[in-house]
Amino acid sequence: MSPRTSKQFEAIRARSREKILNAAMEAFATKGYQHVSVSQIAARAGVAKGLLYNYFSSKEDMLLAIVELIMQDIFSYMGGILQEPDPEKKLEQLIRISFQLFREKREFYTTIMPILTQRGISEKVHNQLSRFLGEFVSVFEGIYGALGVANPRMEAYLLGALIDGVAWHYLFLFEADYPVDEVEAHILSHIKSIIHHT
Amino acid sequence: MSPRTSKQFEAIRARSREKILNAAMEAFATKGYQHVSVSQIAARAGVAKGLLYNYFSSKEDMLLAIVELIMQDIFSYMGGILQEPDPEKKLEQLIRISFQLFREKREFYTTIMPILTQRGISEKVHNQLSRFLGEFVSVFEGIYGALGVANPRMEAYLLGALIDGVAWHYLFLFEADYPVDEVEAHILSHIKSIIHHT
Amino acid sequence: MSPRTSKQFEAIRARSREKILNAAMEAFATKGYQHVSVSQIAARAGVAKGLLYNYFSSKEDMLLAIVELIMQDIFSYMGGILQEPDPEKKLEQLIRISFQLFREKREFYTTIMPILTQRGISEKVHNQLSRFLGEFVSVFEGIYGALGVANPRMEAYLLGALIDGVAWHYLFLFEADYPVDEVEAHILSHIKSIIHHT
Amino acid sequence: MSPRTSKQFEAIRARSREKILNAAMEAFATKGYQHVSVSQIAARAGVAKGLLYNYFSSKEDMLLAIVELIMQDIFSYMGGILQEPDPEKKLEQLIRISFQLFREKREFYTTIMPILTQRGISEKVHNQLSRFLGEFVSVFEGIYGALGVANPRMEAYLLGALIDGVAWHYLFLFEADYPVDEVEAHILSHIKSIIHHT
DNA sequence: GATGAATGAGTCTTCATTCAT
DNA sequence: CATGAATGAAGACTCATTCAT
Repeated sequence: MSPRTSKQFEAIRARSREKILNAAMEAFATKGYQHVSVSQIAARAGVAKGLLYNYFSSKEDMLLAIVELIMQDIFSYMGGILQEPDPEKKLEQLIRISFQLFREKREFYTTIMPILTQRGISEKVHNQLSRFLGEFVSVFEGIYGALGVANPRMEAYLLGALIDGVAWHYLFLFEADYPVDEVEAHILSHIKSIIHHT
Repeated sequence: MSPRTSKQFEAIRARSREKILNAAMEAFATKGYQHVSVSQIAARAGVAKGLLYNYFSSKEDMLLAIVELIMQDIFSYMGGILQEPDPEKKLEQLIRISFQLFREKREFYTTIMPILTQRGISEKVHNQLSRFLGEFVSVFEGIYGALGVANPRMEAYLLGALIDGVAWHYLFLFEADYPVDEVEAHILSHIKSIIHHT
Repeated sequence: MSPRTSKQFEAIRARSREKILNAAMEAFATKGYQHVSVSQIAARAGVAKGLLYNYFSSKEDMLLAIVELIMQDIFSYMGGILQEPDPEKKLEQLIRISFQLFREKREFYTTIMPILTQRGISEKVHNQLSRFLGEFVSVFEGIYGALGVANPRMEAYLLGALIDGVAWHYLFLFEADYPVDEVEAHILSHIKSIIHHT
Repeated sequence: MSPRTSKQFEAIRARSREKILNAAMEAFATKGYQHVSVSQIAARAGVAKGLLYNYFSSKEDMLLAIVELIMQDIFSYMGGILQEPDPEKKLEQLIRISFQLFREKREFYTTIMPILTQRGISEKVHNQLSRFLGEFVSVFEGIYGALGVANPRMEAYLLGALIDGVAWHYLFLFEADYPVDEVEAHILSHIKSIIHHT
């Protein structure tokens, strides 16, 4: 055979990396980072165990890559919304999309939250996620500011906590019993009252 | 000589059990259940590894004992408040005490929350904690009902999520940077507005 | 109280020793030496774990004591028979009593045989049992000699092996399904034919 | 370079598996299953402890594999004999080969018998061995039947017990002192007298 | 690029034995 | 004589990582 071009190599690399990452993501989301062994990931990806170390320097490194992937995914979800000029609509859409995320893409949260609550997995991953989620509060603050609400920073903290608290209750505490949809509606109506109360 | 009396033995047992439980509690709170080895607990408690199994049948059993201890502690914290006849005061006090809990007894939450977010630690512990935290929402609902708020169940869910969300942000996400005190004050004032809006 | 006389002390010692030994015997017979812990024996005997070491220097030492007890018990069983002057009757009675032993006192064999098959438990116990069981062959040899059988030593070996083989099949291999009684009858009739064939 | 072919891997696996199995077989035969630790097997095989679990799922699994190996080996030993049309010759050959087995392949019996006398090692292994040894009695019964002996089933039980009893005496009770060869000859002559007595 | 055999430190747990009282 | 708390070595098993091919 003719020697593969570097382009072909790159394509192979990209496909393998993706296969591995997908396998790891699924596994981490359903069983939790700790309870997934490197062997299981390899088996699920259909490659040899050793190959994983060709693409990632460690199990932790794989987690880091996944977190980055998730963050990008969320960004692309949010992408359009951040352009929205009307602050009230923007806020509403942000809340809706948050609920959509942990309703339809629960693996985002079920992967991320356990990691954030556990020291000792990876300081790197922890910091990255903290910064990332922290930005949401800033975005909320900006919106509240634009709306002329009294204490935008405080209000942003509250909304952020509320959304994450709902996620937590929904995904880990009450699970199937939790009335997510009603809760979402209720939050939206509350928000409106806060805004128009101004 | 004559053997120790059973009272003496009981005292010895109580002291050892406590030493071990304290060591475990500290370790679990700072490093997380999964990342603490039985050896580490023994070392921290200053006893031989084998002794732990004289008091607890397994590592999981130690966790269970700790969770029960925490829950009792919270109960005694809450004890007086639940008697409070005035619903508004009761609500305010409950919120204040919640904040006090995760401000002054962060080991409560730092031990509990990682466990709740991780399947596979102990179904038993998980269920016990879920039920326990679930009761808070019921208490809130009762209070809101007494206050004549429009949708007491929904309002209770929101308050519960808000408090847990704040705990989460404070203890795991923003940590030192988080303005807990201000957030607390803000929540209290919000609550008032909800009540008197009625 | 008046100080106990040495006689009283001795009585106490004897009772305690017996309690422990009985507990150990039962436990060893049903669960096997290896699978019985010293704690279990103490619990079953209703005494403190430490007390065992007041009477026996080790778990192995307890086993040795039990084996001696069993051997004495067998001797007293056999006692009368060895006086029997008629060799044919003596042989028959010995066989009958052997079957009675492993039918009605299976704990003898279920304790002893696993120990004999396992190197590493106790060379001491092993040797003692070997010598003890070896004597039976000698007794058989004496009887066959008195009966004028052709090769008494060989015949004795065969009979000994046959009896132990039946015990083994009955107690460990076929268990409930094994027709001990028929086998016993068959052996007795065989023996007669060997003798009268002479 | 290119990865090893699957054939190469298979060869490596076969060699390692064999190394481990041999080490385990030796160790089990001389010291007994219970008294051999996984570490010891690994050391004897000259591999890391963890590797054992690459080939066997547990210590018990290793035992099972060995027992199966032994049984197959015995089958191949027996193979030709079972074809033998003349029942008398067949019986004689079976007895001869039994003696050959526990004379030349004592590890067969020294591994198997302790396991059979001890509950609690592995119900699976126990049952398999019981069934296997039970079949010998059936074979003997068939032969005796063909020979027209009076009570073939009973006679088969006796012969089985005799052979196992001799094995037991030879391998565990009298050991070096035991005159196996003479005993074998004696049994063969006995058998003949039983047959021709018919 | 890809394979999977091999490593070994680490995990939880058990238990015979000691010893202060 | 009697107690049972305490010890610590040893047990089976797991798993992230390495490396020769």
